[in-house]
Formats: sequence, C-alpha cells, structure tokens
Amino acid sequence: MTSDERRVSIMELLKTRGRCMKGIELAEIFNVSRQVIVQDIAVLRASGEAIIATPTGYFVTPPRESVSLRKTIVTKHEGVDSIEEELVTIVDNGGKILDVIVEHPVYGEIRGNLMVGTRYDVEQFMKKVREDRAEPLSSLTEGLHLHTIEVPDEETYERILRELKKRNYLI
Amino acid sequence: MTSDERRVSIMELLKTRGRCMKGIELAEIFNVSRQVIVQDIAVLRASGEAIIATPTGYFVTPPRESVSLRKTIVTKHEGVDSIEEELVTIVDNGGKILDVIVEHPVYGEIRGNLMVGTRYDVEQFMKKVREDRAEPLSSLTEGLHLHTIEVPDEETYERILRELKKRNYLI
DNA sequence: TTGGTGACAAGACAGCTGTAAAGTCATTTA
DNA sequence: TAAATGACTTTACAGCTGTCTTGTCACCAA
Repeated sequence: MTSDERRVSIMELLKTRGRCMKGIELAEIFNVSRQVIVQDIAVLRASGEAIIATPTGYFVTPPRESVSLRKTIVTKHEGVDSIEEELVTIVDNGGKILDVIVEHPVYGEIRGNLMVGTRYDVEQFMKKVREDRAEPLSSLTEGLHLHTIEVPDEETYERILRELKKRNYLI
Repeated sequence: MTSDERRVSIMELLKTRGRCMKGIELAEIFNVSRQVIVQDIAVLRASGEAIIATPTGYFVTPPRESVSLRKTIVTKHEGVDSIEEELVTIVDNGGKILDVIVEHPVYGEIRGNLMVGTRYDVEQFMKKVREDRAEPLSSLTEGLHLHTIEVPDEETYERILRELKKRNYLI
C-alpha cells in the first residue's frame, strides 16, 4: 500500500464512519506510526479535505446528514385516479413525497413541489388537481416521472417499493 | 451577568466569529475561570448546541455559508427573443442563472434547471428552445417568472438589477 | 561507490480540552 | 442559628493533536 492509497483509505474511513477516529487508531489500522497519520492528515487537508481534529480524534463533517433518508423513485401511470393511489400507497407506508420530477426537452429536469405526507395532504392535492383541471407534470412524459420521497429508514423504503411494485407503478 | 446570560453570550461569540475560541480566551473575556467555561460548554451542548472542541479551541460549524450569493429576481417578458436578451443581460454582468421558477396552480412552484453562466450557455439554451419549439415555462404565467441567480457579490447583483430595469424586464 | 531523496519510526514537548477533587463565599432553607 | 445549595476558583492530571528532532532504511542517479 502506497502513501497515496493509505490517504485515500483514511478519507474513506473518516467519511464512512460517522464517529471520531484517533490518530493512534488509524496508525494501528494501517500499521504505521501515529506521526505518519499526522502527516497524512496534513497532506489531505492541504488538498482541500475538511478534516477536523478534536481531542477525541479526527472527523469530517457529514455532508448534509439528515435524520431521515431521501430516496428517488421512478414511477409510471396514467390518469388522475392512479396519481391518488400512488400517493396514498407511499404515505400509508410511512413515506413523504417531496416533489415530482419530469424530464423536459429544454430545461432538463423540472421539479414541482408536493410535500405530501399524510392522507389529508393527498386529499388536498387531488382536490386542487381536479378543481383546476391542471395537467399533471407527468403528462409531459406519458406518465413517466420521478419522486423524491423522505423515509425514516431503509426498511420503510423497501416496503414502499414492494407496495408500488405490487400495484405496477414501479419502473 | 448571570450564568445563563454568559452562556448565551458564548454562543453568540462562537457563531459570530468564524474562528476558534479557546477556553482560556473565553474565560478572560467573561472574567471567570476556564473551568466555568468548560462547564458552560457542557451545558450548552446538553441543550443541543453543536459546539465542537478542537486543540485550537471551540467552534460551531458555520451554517452552510457559500462563497457566492444567491438571489431571486422576478422578471416578466414575452417572446423568445426577450428570453435571450434577459439571459444575456444577466451573464454579461457577471451573474449565473441557476433556474427558472413559475407558479403552478397545483404544484405551487415549478422549477426548471438552467445553469446558464456564459454567452455560450445562452446560445445552447436558445438553440434547444427553438429546435424543440418547447413552450418556455414562463408562458404558463403570461411571461411572469422568477430566476435564482448566483452572483459573486452585492455590487454585481445591483448592477444586474439596474440593467434589467433599464430594459423593462424587472417587476 | 557516493550522495541525495522519500518514507517511516521513535521520542520528547507544548497546547488544548475534559474530568476530578477540595476549598471559598454568598444565598437560601429548615 | 445552622445546614444546605449554587456558583466559582484553584490545582492536578489524563488524553489528544501538532510540531520538532534524530535516526533508519530503501531507492535512484551521477
């Protein structure tokens, strides 16, 4: 293992584990002295990595760590009623639909906000859709669209995927 | 000054100054011993403040400060050529157009990506608009729309506003 | 062969935070 | 009045990072 490989590995370790890692700890992992690690950290910092040293070890600030997970799902369906069923499936299983995204020939991705997290939200949203007779964004792409959804954990995400698949909405 | 007042002041100091502040430094400012500061930090942390201790002092992570400023402008115009003139005006004066936003009866805000920062970008974008004969998003609202633009400083922002106003694009 | 360079080990030290213990002083409570 | 409590000071120590110095070893070039 070269110095550079070790430095890359150090960054991976720091990024992967959220917790602090002490210099001596890293030194033992890579079978080098603590001073070598100190030097590696200096080099990594010089190359732009935002490594922070604390009395309990090194760490890097997590890149926008949110309590809940954000996932993107690709779904397809046509008709207003299908929209409702899709949304209901997601919120019933613990997900929150943040937006809808479709591909536009000029703008690339177009995002529309939804912020639908409960059955009540779904109702309000569908009411607006029906009242305004507005074309849903997904009509631009024959029903194909993406949603950003927020879920508390991986398990919830898997469950939502299963339920959507069961109803043939998932791509 | 009570303990609570001192703790509030400590947080203000840490948030205001970007740099690290040592325990002994804070102790001298408030005329107390370092141990009192240590205790204060412990209390503040217990109350949810994300204070980080480093060998060079305490600090709080800055709230996602970006190097450049992001501003939102409201403009209005009709016709494809006006689009081009508006974009050119912005990029010529040092702005980058990140997106276009219009109000949609159902989705609220709809965002389309632009990422136009140079005249070349403007050309490419206009080419796509003309080739695809795609309706620009702003046609939904009689030409009224918002842009998020990125500028290096306030001065640039003011200049862009002046130039847009001169051409009667600004609301 | 000789000299230079890079990577590393080992030890020592300074500065910082965090913890703990013991003592002082004013205020509150029984 | 006497005890208890809270805020603070002082002292001491452990653990960590960062810096510095000295020495070893392998490799490469003149």
